[in-house]
Amino acid sequence: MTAAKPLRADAQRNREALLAKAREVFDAGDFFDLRFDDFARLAGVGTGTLYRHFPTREALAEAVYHEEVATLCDRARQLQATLPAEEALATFLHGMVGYMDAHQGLARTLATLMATGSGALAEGSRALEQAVTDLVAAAVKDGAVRDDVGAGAVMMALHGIGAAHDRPGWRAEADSVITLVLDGLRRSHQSASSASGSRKARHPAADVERNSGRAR
Amino acid sequence: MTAAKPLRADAQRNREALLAKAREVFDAGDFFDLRFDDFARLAGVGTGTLYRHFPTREALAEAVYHEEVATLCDRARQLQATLPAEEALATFLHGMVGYMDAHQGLARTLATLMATGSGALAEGSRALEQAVTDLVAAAVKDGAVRDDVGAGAVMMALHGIGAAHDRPGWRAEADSVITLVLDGLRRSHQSASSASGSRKARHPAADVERNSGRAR
DNA sequence: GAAAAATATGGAGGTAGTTTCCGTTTGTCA
DNA sequence: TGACAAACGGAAACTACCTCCATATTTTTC
Repeated sequence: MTAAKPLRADAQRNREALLAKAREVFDAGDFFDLRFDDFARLAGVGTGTLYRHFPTREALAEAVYHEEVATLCDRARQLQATLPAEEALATFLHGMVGYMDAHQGLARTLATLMATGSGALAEGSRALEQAVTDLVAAAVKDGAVRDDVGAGAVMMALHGIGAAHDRPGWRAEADSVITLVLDGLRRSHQSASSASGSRKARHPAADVERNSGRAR
Repeated sequence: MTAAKPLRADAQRNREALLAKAREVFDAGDFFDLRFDDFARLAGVGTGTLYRHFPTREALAEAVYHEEVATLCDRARQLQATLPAEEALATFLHGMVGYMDAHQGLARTLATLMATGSGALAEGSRALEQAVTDLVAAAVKDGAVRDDVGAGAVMMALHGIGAAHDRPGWRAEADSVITLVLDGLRRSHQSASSASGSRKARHPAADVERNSGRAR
């Protein structure tokens, strides 16, 4: 699945140069403020070369994203092998917040890309989600965590945290979200979540009708 | 603050036409797939007219967004006046999910706009956040909800839900997130959240270092 | 109710970012 | 070392965005 074509020496070199510059800009958060052409200029290659290696902005982003995700997944596996399931999950999630905090530009860029719906990050995201799924599954198996809430919900929360990077008290709020998720996740009181059935929305008036009196 | 200038009759008409078409496209989720010029064409006005009324894409979006937010805020106030605080909060949050479910294109569009960092939706977002803040504050005052987690965390979770609109099991997962947040929010077991201090990240290795062995 | 003044219109054309295309250069293999 | 393939780079075509102003419409004035 990895690199099927030998790729010529200079091509390899140019590709690296492009990636290096991209990562730099990516991390600085300037990814979208820059003309796509200029990546070429900055990396010291021609426009054509840039386009041959990375047909679109997203393709370039994807390549950078890949490495980051790999790092995070490794960490997840490592935690899972080292700590009790529940603790591993907690540590990983808080670690994610720390990671985003340390790489805000990157978080910003990724959030934008996701929202743009490019779909280029799909593979990487899937890998990350798998890691979270494993962590949650282990915790469920331990009986430390409820079994009626999938990892998808956790992913959504993480997504929200990443997307809101520019809020004033970001770090504190982000940690709060994780706290809420973890506390909510801990199997303890089935009774408390009385009305909040998780499957069907059987809440009174769960639907808000759009009612502004506009001529159509 | 509202409309200081009388605005000529035909201008008013064109403005409405533009808004109507925009809302339509907005809701269908095609907002970004369309050349900005074409809004004019579609609404039956000239390019210049479009630009005079709405200098940017974001300005147009903002105008549409405004109404939607107003609807939601009204609903929040109404719930708060009708139900016990905790229930009002729960109902509102589940209602938000229902709303997004019923207006997916809109949710998608908004998520994209937020991520793009346009800032045009700032005012509307602030209004919505205020509504949530009020709901949470009331619940805290009732003693039904912990006081060490601000409304900002809830906003982040909502943000995540909106941003992830395109996931396969969206509705179920979205409801799960709300469930987690609500359960996590309910004041009950201070002991359970042992290691998850919400302010300072004093988690072991909360920072993940970027380590891939790449030449730089 | 007609002329003057103010306001708004629409689309042709300028501007800028993106992408393709192809003659030239560089690397690889025998 | 020669021949072939792979890759380069930047000029030029394309596309979307936005401005500008001669013309048209509405409102005000007398």
